[in-house]
Amino acid sequence: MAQTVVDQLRESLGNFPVTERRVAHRLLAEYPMAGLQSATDLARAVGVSTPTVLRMVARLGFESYVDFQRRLREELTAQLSSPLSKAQSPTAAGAGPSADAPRAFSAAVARNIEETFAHLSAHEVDQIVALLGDRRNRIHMVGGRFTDALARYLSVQLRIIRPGVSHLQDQEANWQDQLLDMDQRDVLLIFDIRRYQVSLQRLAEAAASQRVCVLLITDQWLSPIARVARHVLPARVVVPSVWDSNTALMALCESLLAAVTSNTWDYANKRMRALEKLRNTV
Amino acid sequence: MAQTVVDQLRESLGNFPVTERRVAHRLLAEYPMAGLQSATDLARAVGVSTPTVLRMVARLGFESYVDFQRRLREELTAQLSSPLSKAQSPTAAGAGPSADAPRAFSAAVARNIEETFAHLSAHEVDQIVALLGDRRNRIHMVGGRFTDALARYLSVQLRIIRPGVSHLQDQEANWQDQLLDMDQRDVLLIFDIRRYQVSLQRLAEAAASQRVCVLLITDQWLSPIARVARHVLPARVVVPSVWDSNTALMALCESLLAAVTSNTWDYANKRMRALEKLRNTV
DNA sequence: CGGTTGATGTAACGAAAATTACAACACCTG
DNA sequence: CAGGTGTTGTAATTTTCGTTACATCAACCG
Repeated sequence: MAQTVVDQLRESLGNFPVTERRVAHRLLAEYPMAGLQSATDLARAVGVSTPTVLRMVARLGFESYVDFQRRLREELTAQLSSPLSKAQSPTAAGAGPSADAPRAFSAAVARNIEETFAHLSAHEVDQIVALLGDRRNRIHMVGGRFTDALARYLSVQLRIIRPGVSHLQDQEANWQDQLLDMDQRDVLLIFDIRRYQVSLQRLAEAAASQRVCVLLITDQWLSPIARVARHVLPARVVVPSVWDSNTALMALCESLLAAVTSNTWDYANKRMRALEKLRNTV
Repeated sequence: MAQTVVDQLRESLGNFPVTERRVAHRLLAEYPMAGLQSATDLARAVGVSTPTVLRMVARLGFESYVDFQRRLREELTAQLSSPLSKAQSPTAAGAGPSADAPRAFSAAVARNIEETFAHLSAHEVDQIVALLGDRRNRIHMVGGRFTDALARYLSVQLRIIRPGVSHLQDQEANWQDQLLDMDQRDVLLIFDIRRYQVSLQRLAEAAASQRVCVLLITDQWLSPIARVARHVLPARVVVPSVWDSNTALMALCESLLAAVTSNTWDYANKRMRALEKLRNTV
């Protein structure tokens, strides 16, 4: 009984069918507002049918959707002791902007990271780690205008501990060629944050229709690619700047890498040593 | 838009008839959850008729009750950026390392970021921001095996708000060619963390001897490049993993970018708009 | 004291939402 | 490849809710 709705969601996420899981993701990413809309609105927002939302709620153990909403409200009342006081944004046009700005920035980033990890579904993480660690799979990575650097970053490191890792090169035209050879043994990890790129979406859809396993790392509002992705990890990106921050995405990448590494340590270790030797001789 | 629903309620409270005022009071007392129930439930809770609730909402200036609820939810999302403050549940100790590892990782990363910024020298930051923002300088970036992704990341974004930004391409052999044309009007931003790469060091030394302004972003133990660099920013990189974490470096980059952007906003803004237009026409 | 204004509740209406039943589909298993 | 299981959307049904029209009542004013 002590369990909160968020906990229930995270726990049961693994037992959910795909579309219901999408609903759960939205719920977690936009908690709790997403759950306070009508089930129909929520369904429309995620791109599934209303009954799917209802079934997910039922699977969580609620008698009805209204029951679920009531529970959500109860939790919130308990939680929001004094929401009025802090309502004003603390952007604080304080003393020296050059002195305070970095501090506010770092606080926001650190907070983003904590929230990102707090919202993570253990199931999704485990699945992704397993897929990335399985050497029978071929791994491909790609990102958007800014996030492609992350795809590059992760691919360079992952390549050290396992074979079969590629980073789709910049030229979007070339993606098609590489997509041609993919099938259900391929894993395509996509980074996409707002403003979402249509080219990435097209790629994801084409890949999904070829039974490629599409993984998505995105922002908390979920790229449309979430609809075709097998697993999704959302991260917080808002900071006091005109730009969004991709730092939480990077932390996520590193956490995935750490998990894959420790899960496959016997092999990874050998491989790293071999690589070391190679570097010294060449 | 600036006015929140609470403000409106408090202001108009005096002009309300008795029963409607009772509704308003309940709304304020149990804000905002009271307003997220159905109007009928709210009416019943206060002991008035449903239309009274509706009339009160109309008097506040809302088109309908659903409209009112929508607004309430919007405020909520804006306000509750961290609804999970208490969500740090016992986390079901059973799950083991797969559940706890990411949490420890995120804590370490967040801490790294905070410490990194806490130790920053405002002077160094200001100087670097000024150099990066000065359009008379040409900017070049490069990084090591892993950190080159960061060089790429920052250069892509900086290029949006100013001209003359280049990222030295992967082939180390080509670095020499690009170095050839550099002089005191060039700024070379280098990323280098342990294990420090000799090729980077050679590049830095060559550049410095040509009076190029070398900037360094490195780890807390300082790359040897620090000796020839004009300005240095160190970041924390240790996390519970066999890998080091470059997340704090990224946060640093984003903070620099934010500062440069806001310092040169007049120009940057124009340029971004122009770019936007260009993207739409092409 | 009659008439007017505004507040309030009752009841009826219509729209939207939740729920249920069913059929199509994909996926796995033998 | 057939049969079964489980998932999903469509469509029909029922319920709830928001909304509106109207009647009652109280207070105020000429």
